[in-house]
Amino acid sequence: MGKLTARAIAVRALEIGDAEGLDAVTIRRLATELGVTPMALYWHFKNKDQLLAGMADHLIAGFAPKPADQRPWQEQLRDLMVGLIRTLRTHPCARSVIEQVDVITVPNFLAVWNQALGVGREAGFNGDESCLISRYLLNSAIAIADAPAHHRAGREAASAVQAKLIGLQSVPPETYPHIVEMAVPLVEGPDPALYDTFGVDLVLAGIEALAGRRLGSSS
Amino acid sequence: MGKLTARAIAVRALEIGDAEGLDAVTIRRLATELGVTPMALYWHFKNKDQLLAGMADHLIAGFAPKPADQRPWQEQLRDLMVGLIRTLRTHPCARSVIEQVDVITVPNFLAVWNQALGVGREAGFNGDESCLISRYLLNSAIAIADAPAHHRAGREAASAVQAKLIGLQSVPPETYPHIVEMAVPLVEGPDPALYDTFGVDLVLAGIEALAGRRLGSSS
DNA sequence: ACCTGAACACCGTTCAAGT
DNA sequence: ACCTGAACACCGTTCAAGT
Repeated sequence: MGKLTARAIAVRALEIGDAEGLDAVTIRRLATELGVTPMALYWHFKNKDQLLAGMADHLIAGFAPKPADQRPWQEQLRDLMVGLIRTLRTHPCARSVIEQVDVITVPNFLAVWNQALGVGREAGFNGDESCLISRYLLNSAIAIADAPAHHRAGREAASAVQAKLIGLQSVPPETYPHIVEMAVPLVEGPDPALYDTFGVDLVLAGIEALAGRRLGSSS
Repeated sequence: MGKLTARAIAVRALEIGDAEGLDAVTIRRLATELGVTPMALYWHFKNKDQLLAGMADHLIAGFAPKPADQRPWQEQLRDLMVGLIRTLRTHPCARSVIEQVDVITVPNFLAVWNQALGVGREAGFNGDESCLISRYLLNSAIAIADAPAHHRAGREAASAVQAKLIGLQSVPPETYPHIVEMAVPLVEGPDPALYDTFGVDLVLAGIEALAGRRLGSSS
C-alpha cells in the first residue's frame, strides 16, 4: 500500500534496527520487507550512509526544543537534556545510528545543536567552549539514554548476562577487589531511574561549576 | 617472519584500523596482509567479535593505572582520566573498536574499571553510583580523545570539511543563528588543547560537585 | 520520475581435510 | 596444534535497461 518514499524507507529501517539491531538493517533486507527490489532504494538514498542519515533525521524529528525563553539557562539546559534523552530512548538503535553518522549534517539535529549552543553562550562560555559543551551534551545524553540495556534485554540475553557475571566473579579478587564486589550492578546495568537523575545531575553540575568559575574569574 | 599469534594478529589489525578506519579491518584483508589464509585467523579468534575484543585488549594494554595511593581522590581521578585519554589517542580507531565491544569482557580493561570504581567509592558514592561514574568516565574519555578529528584529517578530508562548512553556512540564520555563527569551530573541531583541559575539567567538576552534595547532605 | 535485472567485487563463517 | 581449500549465504553498489 503505502508509497515508497524516503520517509517510509527510513521508518521501516528504524523499525528493523530497533527490533533486531542496526546490523539487521541491510539494503537487501529492507527492500524485500518493502516488497521492492534492492536497487529501488538507491533512487531515494544515494547510498547506505545517506540512509543512515535519514534514519538519524527521522529519529530526532520528534524532538523540537522550544525556542529560547527567559528562564535561567540551567533550567533550559535541563529541559534540553531530559527531552533529548527521552527521544533517544524511544529508539533502541539510536546510539548505533548516531555513532555512524555525522550529526552536524543531519537537518533535524540542527535545532538541537543550535539550542545547545545558545545555552552555552548564555551561560557565559565563548564560542569554542560552547561547541565543546554541545558535543559533550549529546555524547552524555546518548550514554545516559543507552544505559538501561538490562531492561529490554530479557529473553535470550539473560544467559549472556549470566555468563558475563560468572566471568567477572572469577577474576582475582586481590587485584580487582571492586570488580568482584560490584559484579552484579556492572553486568546488569544501572537502575534506570538512578541514571536518569544521577546522570543528568552529573552533567549539569559540571557545566554549572565551570560557568561559575568563569564568572568568578572575570569579576 | 614473525609467528602468527593472536597478539600479532591484533597488532596488525590495529595498524590497519588506525591507518584506514575500522571498516578496512576485514578477516580476509588481514589474512592476506599476514600472508596467510583467512581461515588461519579462526584458529586464534573464534570469530570477528573476538578479534575486536583482542584489539581492544591490546589497545588498552599499555595503560596500567598505578595502584591506589594516599593522594586525594580528585588527583587520582584526574590522573586516570588524563592517562586514559592519552592512551586512547595513540590509536585513532580506539573509539570504533570500543564501541563495538563490551569493555567489561576485555581483560585489560578490568584494571581501568577497578581503579575507577575504587575512586568512586573513595569519593563517597555508593556501589551503583560508582558503576555509573565509571561508565561516564570512559565515555567522556573517549569523546575527549576522539574530538580532534581535524588534526589528523588533512589531505582529501579537507574538501569534505569545506563542503560541510558551506552546508552549515547556507542554513537559515534567523532560525539557527548560533549554527551559522559558529560554523567554523563546529566543522573544524575544537582546539585540541582546549578540549583536553576544558573537557577534563568539565567531567571532574561534575563529579566533585555531586560528591560535595553527598557529603553535605549526610553531615 | 521511478523501478527492475543482471552482474561485480566484496564480506564472515562452516566444514572437511591436510600436516 | 595449526593451517589450507572449497563452498555457502550473505553484503553494498554500478550500470544498462525498462515503463
